[in-house]
Amino acid sequence: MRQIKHPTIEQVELTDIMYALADPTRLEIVILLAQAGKKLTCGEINLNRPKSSMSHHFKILRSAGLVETLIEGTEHMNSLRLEEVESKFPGVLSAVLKAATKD
Amino acid sequence: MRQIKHPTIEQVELTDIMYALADPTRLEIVILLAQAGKKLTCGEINLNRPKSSMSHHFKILRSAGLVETLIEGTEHMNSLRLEEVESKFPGVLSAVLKAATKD
DNA sequence: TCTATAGTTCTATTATATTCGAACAATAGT
DNA sequence: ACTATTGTTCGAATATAATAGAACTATAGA
Repeated sequence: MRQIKHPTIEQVELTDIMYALADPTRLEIVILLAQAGKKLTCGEINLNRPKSSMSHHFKILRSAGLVETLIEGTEHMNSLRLEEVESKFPGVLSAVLKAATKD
Repeated sequence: MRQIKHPTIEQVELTDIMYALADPTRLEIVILLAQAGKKLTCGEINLNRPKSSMSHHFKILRSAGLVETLIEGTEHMNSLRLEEVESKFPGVLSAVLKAATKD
């Protein structure tokens, strides 16, 4: 069961995170993962876009260090790397999540 | 003395701010303004780039609601809209600034 | 082995951003 | 009025990103 490679938290740059969160679709994915508080498959995050588009956004979220994807069978289980990101960039992701969900 | 138009803080979107801060040059400008703690002219923010490039980045920072530019004579005095941005998106900009300057 | 499912990768298209020289605009000083 | 200074705007080249259909991969189950 080959797994996807992720960057270590040390390798993650702040501007990567900013860039990843600057796209409304990706911010929405991050919000849904945060609100779910558990692993979600790509299919459970339905934003009415083709699979290839969603896959593209997940790839960017992964390379930014925001999302971890574990392969379980045919499904890809996604979760937010909240604690890790918070420990490297304290307050950044949590403040963005609060700001994005406060309405 | 005609002044530049800025968005009100209500008009500013979170993704605009994320987008503006995702560019290393613009993040650097924001950091310099924060560290200066006072108004700086474009010329004082020397990142070794042509005027037209810097002007472009300032325009994006302004439209994102991050920077206010007041024209005084031939100079354009720039300042961070830190308090306003903090009040609309608490913790976001301050956390980014801390994360970006902590090394 | 055949089929269905879940996502990725490939490829091309289109859209958006960055960069920067050159021309321009506004002001200040002489 | 002329000149220098400061920064913007224009325009064009280049680079990067978003979108999505089609082909592909990997696993699970019958």
